[in-house]
Amino acid sequence: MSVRTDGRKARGERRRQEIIAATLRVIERDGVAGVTHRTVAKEAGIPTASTTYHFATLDDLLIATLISCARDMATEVYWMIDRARSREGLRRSSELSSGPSAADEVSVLLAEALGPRRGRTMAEYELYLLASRRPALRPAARRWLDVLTSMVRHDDEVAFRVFLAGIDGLLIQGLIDDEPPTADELRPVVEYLLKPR
Amino acid sequence: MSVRTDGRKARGERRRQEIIAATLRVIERDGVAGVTHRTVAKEAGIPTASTTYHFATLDDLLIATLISCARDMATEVYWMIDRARSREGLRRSSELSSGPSAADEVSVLLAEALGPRRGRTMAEYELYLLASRRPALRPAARRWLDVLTSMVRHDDEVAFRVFLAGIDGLLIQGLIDDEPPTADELRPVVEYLLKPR
DNA sequence: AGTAAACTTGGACGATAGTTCAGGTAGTGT
DNA sequence: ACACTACCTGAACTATCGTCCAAGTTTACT
Repeated sequence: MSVRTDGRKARGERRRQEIIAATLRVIERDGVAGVTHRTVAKEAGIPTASTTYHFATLDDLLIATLISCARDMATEVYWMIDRARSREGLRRSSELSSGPSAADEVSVLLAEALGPRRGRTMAEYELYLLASRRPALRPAARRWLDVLTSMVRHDDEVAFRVFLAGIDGLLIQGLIDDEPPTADELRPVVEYLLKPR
Repeated sequence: MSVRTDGRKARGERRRQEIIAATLRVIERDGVAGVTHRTVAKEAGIPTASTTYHFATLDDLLIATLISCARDMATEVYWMIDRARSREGLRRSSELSSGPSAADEVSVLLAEALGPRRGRTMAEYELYLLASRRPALRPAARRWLDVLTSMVRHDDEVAFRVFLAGIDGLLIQGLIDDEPPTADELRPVVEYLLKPR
């Protein structure tokens, strides 16, 4: 029974995922303000009523998008960390897990987030900020941080919180630059941020 | 002539300022999404057509609000710094201008921004994020940072950028907490952020 | 006083929004 | 084959949106 039920649900689930993906594209292009049942439906190439069938209200749609977005980012970060660790091998670090090469990697990642992936970064922060206004969205938004916290090995809790805050700040400030900052411009700041006290 | 001309403009200017103030209140309460000509007009207690007369489009209204908001914050920070300096007197600091008492002051300020002034903080970041999407808003948003940079004495450019980014990150992350963090909870992080390398 | 400009405002127009619903289709279980 | 449920969708309803305009009022200057 469970197989059949899953099979039946799969059809609707696929449609749901298409709608969520289309919503994210709309947010990347036009912001949360551009999200309407009609724009999302047009982006997904489906009739308008289909979005209202799967998501009763616009808030439900935004919640689902935020959750999906947070999950994507979590898996992305997971592989990033996994890759970095295997590359460093068993490099012995006397202090934190962060060495100079970590600063390089983070700088490149930030530059990408503010350059080619700028739209996505804006979308994420718009959803993040939306969560501050809708309590229903907050657990999903907090998972953003929780996943990072649980994945990254951090000996010093305070230092790690400072690191996360610094990354957020650099991203937000980078979003209002006319020209996105390069990894080289970012590196000194990131290095200072990672430097242990 | 200039006096009379100013006098004539003063009437419209007052109305303009009322509209901008009402817009900010609306953003604090309902977010940028809640800003319409009608909601702003109702908040200000004036007819709808009055807002369209003084601000041809909604974007003009948001731009003006962002600029006004940035100016308010600049003067506020100016007096905050002035007060802090006069309080510390000529305390000799061997390293940066930031000592332990500075961490106290910043922590309290952050706790206020996330507690009683939470609505205002959300409004500021929504406008800030809006600027990332509308190039016309960016200069005003950048002034936010420029004013701080020009006002605060900073021997170490990189350290100061890290400090600003950290503050931004702490504020944004604090906005999705169900209970706003207290100054005591914030202090360790702020102290670490201010600690010179 | 008279004129021009700035200001104010009630009302209206077309466009678009969220949401609803009746009717149709496609799979599932018996 | 049959009923059942989930899924899908075209069309429509009402509300609200941005914007505009014509007519009235106030103010500044000659």
